[in-house]
This record gives sequence, C-alpha cells and structure tokens, in this order.
Amino acid sequence: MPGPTMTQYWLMKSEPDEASIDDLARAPGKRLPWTGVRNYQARNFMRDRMRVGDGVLFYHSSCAEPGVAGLAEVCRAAYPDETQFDRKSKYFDPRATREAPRWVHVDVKLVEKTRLLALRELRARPELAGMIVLRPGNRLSITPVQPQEWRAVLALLRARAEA
DNA sequence: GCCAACGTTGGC
DNA sequence: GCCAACGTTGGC
Repeated sequence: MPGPTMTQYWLMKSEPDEASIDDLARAPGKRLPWTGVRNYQARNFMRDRMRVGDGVLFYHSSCAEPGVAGLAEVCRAAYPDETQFDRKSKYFDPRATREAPRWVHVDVKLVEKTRLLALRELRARPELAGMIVLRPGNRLSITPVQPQEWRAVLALLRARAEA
C-alpha cells in the first residue's frame, strides 16, 4: 500500500532560454521556483500530487538538443505563483486574485547535472516506450514518471558515464 | 517555418 | 453544453 512517504517521480520541461540546468546550478541554494505553469493539468500535478523529496527529470525543451539535462528534487510544496499578479510579467493572469490565486508552483533543487540524455536516445529505448513525454504530440510540461522508467533513465546515465 | 496535437475561448 | 475557431507547444 503506497504511503505518504513513498517517492514519486516527474519529468519537468523547461526551455533552456528561460531556465536551464545551468541556471538551476547557479541559483542560490541551487533552488528555483517553477513559476509560469499555465496549464491546469500540470498545475494540478504540482498542487495535488507533488511532495517534497519527489524525484525530477529536468528536461530541456524547444531547443536544439531536447532531452534530460539533469536530476532534481521537489524541495518545497506548491504555493501561489507571484507572476500571476505581476502586470508586467508575460505570465500575468487578470483573472487571478490574491484571495483566489489560480496558479501555484513547487520549488525544485538541483541534485545533479548530467550528460544530455537526448530525446532521440529516449525514443530508442524500448524500456522507456511508455513514457508520457514520448507520446506523439505530447505538450504537457509536467508528467509523472513510473519508478521503472526512472530507474531505466538513471541506468542509461550511469552506463554512458562508465563507458 | 511547418504542422500535429490538443487546450482554451466564446458564440449560440 | 456543444463545438468551431483560435492559440500554444514543441519536435523536426
């Protein structure tokens, strides 16, 4: 029976032009707030399911070399996204109020910058065929990762390091 | 730049 | 509540 302390795993997409794995490594405490999510399904994962300590595959999207760029973990549970209240932000949401925030986010902390595990390579691995991020047309910026998928990704990263 | 997929919006 | 139009994501 899954208990509240059971580790879960996620893949979180970020455009490196906005926030790359190196930005995370340079951030104070190697932590960053995952602001700017404006998709309800992704928000609900953060709000309802993510727990401190959950494992994160930090994924670079919309760039020359899309793929997993590092490992991170959730280090703060969901709280209101300040950018929704900021008129100057591109993430401003006029429908959001302080009393009824619409958007929340977690914070993530760097665990390890890894080699780039390219999307091309992920697609080539049969053991990863079920990953949501590999589904045609997938756009969801936060997706759950199965424990066996997490282990397979870590094994791929380790294998290349030893080769 | 193209285009598939799919979420959101708004007219009815 | 339906659904067409529109906008966004993101790989290629």
